[in-house]
Amino acid sequence: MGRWVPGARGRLQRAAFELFAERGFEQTTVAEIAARAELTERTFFRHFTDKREVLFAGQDELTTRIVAALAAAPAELSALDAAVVAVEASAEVLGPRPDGPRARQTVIDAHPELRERELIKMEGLVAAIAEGLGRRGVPAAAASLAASSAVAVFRMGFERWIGDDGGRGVEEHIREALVELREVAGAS
Amino acid sequence: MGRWVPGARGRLQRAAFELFAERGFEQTTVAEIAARAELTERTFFRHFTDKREVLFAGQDELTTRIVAALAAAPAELSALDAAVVAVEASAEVLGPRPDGPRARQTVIDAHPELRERELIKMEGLVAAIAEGLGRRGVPAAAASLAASSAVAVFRMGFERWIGDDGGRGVEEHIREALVELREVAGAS
DNA sequence: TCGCCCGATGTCAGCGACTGACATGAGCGT
DNA sequence: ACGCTCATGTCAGTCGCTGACATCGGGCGA
Repeated sequence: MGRWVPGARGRLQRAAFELFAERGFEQTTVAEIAARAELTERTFFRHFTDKREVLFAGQDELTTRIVAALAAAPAELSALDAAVVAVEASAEVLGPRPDGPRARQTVIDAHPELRERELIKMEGLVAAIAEGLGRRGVPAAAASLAASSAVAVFRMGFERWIGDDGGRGVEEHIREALVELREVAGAS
Repeated sequence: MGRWVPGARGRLQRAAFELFAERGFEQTTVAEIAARAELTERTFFRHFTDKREVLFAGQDELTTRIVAALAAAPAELSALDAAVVAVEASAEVLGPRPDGPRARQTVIDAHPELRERELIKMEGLVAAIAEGLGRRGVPAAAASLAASSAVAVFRMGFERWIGDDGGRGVEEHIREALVELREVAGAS
């Protein structure tokens, strides 16, 4: 399957990541990324629809994993519990150390255009979870709200995780956030 | 204050809206919008940072209104209740009839780039509400989660409102969504 | 009343993201 | 050995967006 030098996509990702870290997202040109990867600008756009998309290549894997975990979750769990358990499975994709994710997030947070892309990916995740809950028999509205809540909880947990040097896992942070959500949404 | 023909900004908005409806967002060029408004492309970009931004001009007013309503909400309300009451104030900006908002939403939903912009506006709203809750003495984490939940509820209410011919107000739909959220997030 | 200044608009040139069309060349099967 | 396929290269062009400078009409002080 590989002609020429294989791994073009990976080289582009690595080159992009390096350059974004070195001189920032806007100051990096797609042509420069391609050059460092010893490829052409045109080839970059054959692998990534967007200049931004190169930073979100792993997102699909995250979603896939979470949806799989949701399908595997015990049937007795409530919609929200199942969704949060699923979201905890992100730990397998994110790994034990927050260093990589933190560096990536630093780049993203510095650029509104990248935050936009991140948000739409998150909404894709919400939709996927809601769909998965639907397959568990949860009504659409409840599924949607549970998915939104689970992702909000995930985001808070993730944020604390990358800001945490204590070496605790994402899952712990996520579970903590869930407790807080329940307090907030508890009886009026 | 007005030299030349006044109301440039408004003319640009109207022209953009018309053209987007006529031939779609991508098929419309900024130069064309400016031409229909009898202005220059350059002038368009002096009024709107973005080609997309022209569709979101009203968003700031919405956020302002909601934040004001939050500040005015009774102090006894829980964080979530206060946030949802605030979000119900969107009715004043949205108006009684969903026709306009529906048309606008149709354009947005058809274009991923516009959905991205919408999402980041929504996150701006979440942040503003969380900040407002902070001023009410709500701890940061709870404020953030309550704001996320309130906006999720708002979105669901809004969605049902524009899909509803029964003439019920946004507020009703929002309140219904809140009830569902409480059921979902209730005891595990 | 005259003339100066300001602020909104116009003009121009240019960069960089992205796309379509076509060319090329290395491996693979036959 | 031949030709097909498919990743990549090449080229030209469109459009979003920006900086620098010009213009011009109205308000305002002298």
